[in-house]
Amino acid sequence: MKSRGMPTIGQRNRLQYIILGLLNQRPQTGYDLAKAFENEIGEFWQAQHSQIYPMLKRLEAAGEISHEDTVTGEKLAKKQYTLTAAGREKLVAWVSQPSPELTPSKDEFILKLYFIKTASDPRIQPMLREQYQLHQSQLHHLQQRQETVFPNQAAIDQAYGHYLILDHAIERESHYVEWLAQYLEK
Amino acid sequence: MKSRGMPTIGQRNRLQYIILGLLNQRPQTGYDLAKAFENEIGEFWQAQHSQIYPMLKRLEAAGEISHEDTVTGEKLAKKQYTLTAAGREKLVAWVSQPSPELTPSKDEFILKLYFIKTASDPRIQPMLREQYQLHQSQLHHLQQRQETVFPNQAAIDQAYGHYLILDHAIERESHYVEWLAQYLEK
DNA sequence: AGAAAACATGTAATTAATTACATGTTTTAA
DNA sequence: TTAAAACATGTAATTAATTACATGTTTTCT
Repeated sequence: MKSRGMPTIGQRNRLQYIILGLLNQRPQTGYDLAKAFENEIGEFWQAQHSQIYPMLKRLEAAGEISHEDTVTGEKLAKKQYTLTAAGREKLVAWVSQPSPELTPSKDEFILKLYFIKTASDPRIQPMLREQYQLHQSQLHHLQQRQETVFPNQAAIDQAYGHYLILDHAIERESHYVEWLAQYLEK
Repeated sequence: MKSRGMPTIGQRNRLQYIILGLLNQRPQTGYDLAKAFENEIGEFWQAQHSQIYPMLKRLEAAGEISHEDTVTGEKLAKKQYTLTAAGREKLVAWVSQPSPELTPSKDEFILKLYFIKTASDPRIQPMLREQYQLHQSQLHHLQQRQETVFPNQAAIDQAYGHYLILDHAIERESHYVEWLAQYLEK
């Protein structure tokens, strides 16, 4: 007697919790969730719709979410998903659990630098310039979003988590840009 | 006429290039490579030995690396892998290519914060403290490694890429810790 | 009026990655 | 001397993630 359909223990699969968290904010469709992974939380988690729709079915089968069919216009069918009590419990349990693992991250550009052995290699400066532009424009984009989404304190108080995540993303990009600038020759 | 055994175009699979890069530094065994993913480059890429050994076979079949059998002690068999000319070419081509994609990253802790709606939620401070300790100790660890691996300028010049990667990791952790401290109540 | 972009939902196929299984040797420290 | 840790190499099974396939509606812009 071993498996019961559910993974043994030591679960990974954070996607399910993130979806529960998003649905806890308000009922949403799979499409809406996919947009969230492109926008507000895209800096810290990614998922395609092809991963989201099956997960919604799985969560519904597990009784953690439920859906209501609605129609937009003449016949465009939508499924609005909502958390059940069980889903809300599971979400709270996840958030309350410690997160003692350092998140592994991957950075192809930094690795390319790693494989360049000498400081005088002529490839270094163009590479740094390319990344500088890339991260600089990403930083601008994030800063603009912050200005439009959080123009005042009231907006911050209403979506504190969203504010934190954007602030963290901006700080991260900002320091990445500074690090690049440090090695860029004027 | 479509597939030729190789992925159509727009290849991902960076692992192969990273292995080529590591082998370009010096001939190494699969075990050595696995250690590198735990240590010097572990901050920016991860791979298990179960991913590495099959990839070594694949690269050898493609004629990009070759191996030499050696024996340690009485009978412990090792395979020292080396880059071929084709492998070195492929590595250079990869490094020289632009890296115009922002690396997607994942951070479970930041997402948990995102799902906490109000600044007064009692769970925030303990969570921040936990992460502060985690990242603080990681920062110390990296700083110590920098001191031992790069005690002087000569050491830096001999492994400039390694120095850059460690420096970047330290800066990243350092700013993460600062960001956490900013929201920590004294 | 027509075209393009955005909305909306799914499945299939493939690839990447992790975890578990499996085995044996050599070195180091108690 | 003996046990543990580190060295060394592989495969199998599972899960996660991406890319491609597949279809249709509504809204917005020209």
